[in-house]
Amino acid sequence: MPELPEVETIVRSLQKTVIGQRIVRVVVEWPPMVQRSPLNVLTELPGQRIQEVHRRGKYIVFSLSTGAVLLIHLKMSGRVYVCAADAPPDPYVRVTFGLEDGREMRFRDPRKFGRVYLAPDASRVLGHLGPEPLDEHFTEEMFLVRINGRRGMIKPLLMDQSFLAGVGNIYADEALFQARIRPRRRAETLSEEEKRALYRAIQRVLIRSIELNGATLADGMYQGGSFQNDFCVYSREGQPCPTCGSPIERIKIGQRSSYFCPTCQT
DNA sequence: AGTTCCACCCGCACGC
DNA sequence: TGCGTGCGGGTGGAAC
Repeated sequence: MPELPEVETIVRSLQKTVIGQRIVRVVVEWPPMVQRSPLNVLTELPGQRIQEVHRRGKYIVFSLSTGAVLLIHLKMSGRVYVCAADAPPDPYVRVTFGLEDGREMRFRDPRKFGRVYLAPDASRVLGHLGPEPLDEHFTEEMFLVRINGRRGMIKPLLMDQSFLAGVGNIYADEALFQARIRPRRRAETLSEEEKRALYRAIQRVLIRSIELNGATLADGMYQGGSFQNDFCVYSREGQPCPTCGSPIERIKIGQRSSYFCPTCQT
């Protein structure tokens, strides 16, 4: 379920429930999910205390008492929740973190695409990520510098995590709609005005979604958000554009669906 | 030489 | 039953 707003929502929840807790037990049901790290999740994680939880791109980052970090990427279908240890068993839980107060933090992931890392420092895993789109230091001018000189289709560029961290399929489509740019447009053909509009659209869309706790999608992996009600184009093939009424079109870019208004977006 | 592009892959659920 | 689809992203190789 994760793009930036959904991960942000989960992180805010975890900040209220697991900070200060010591991890006393780790059970891995799906070993391939635990990526080879310099530190061993099973032997080196128990006993460590969770000091901070934050988000970087689409990763959840737990800062631990030894200075090491526990990193979780939810990929397509992952979810992290905290419950009592005697809560009903969940067949899709792949990794269980037992907490000292008796609760459990569970990593649930039907599709098994998610990943867990334990590393001495976050940069080993996060080093390739581009800037945070909502970081106050990431200004419009910095975005212009970053996009100038790039070529190729704009949508894959927005979803490139080394270009910008946290934007995925939904928010790329919604931001391009707001900026009135077609997803197949090439970055080198964008005017400066379009680039500036795109920067502002990305921020507007992400901020609005975070306000609404992200988006709940039809497949139901993630619940609680309501940004899906604000979708202008995503998942709206054939439905009228909220601006002009034209039917929204769907095309494939890089094996993924892209939605846009053929009238509003050029 | 470094980018960019593109098909394919990874488990699984769901809808038609 | 079978096929298409999917809130991610890495890979390897071809094309620029």
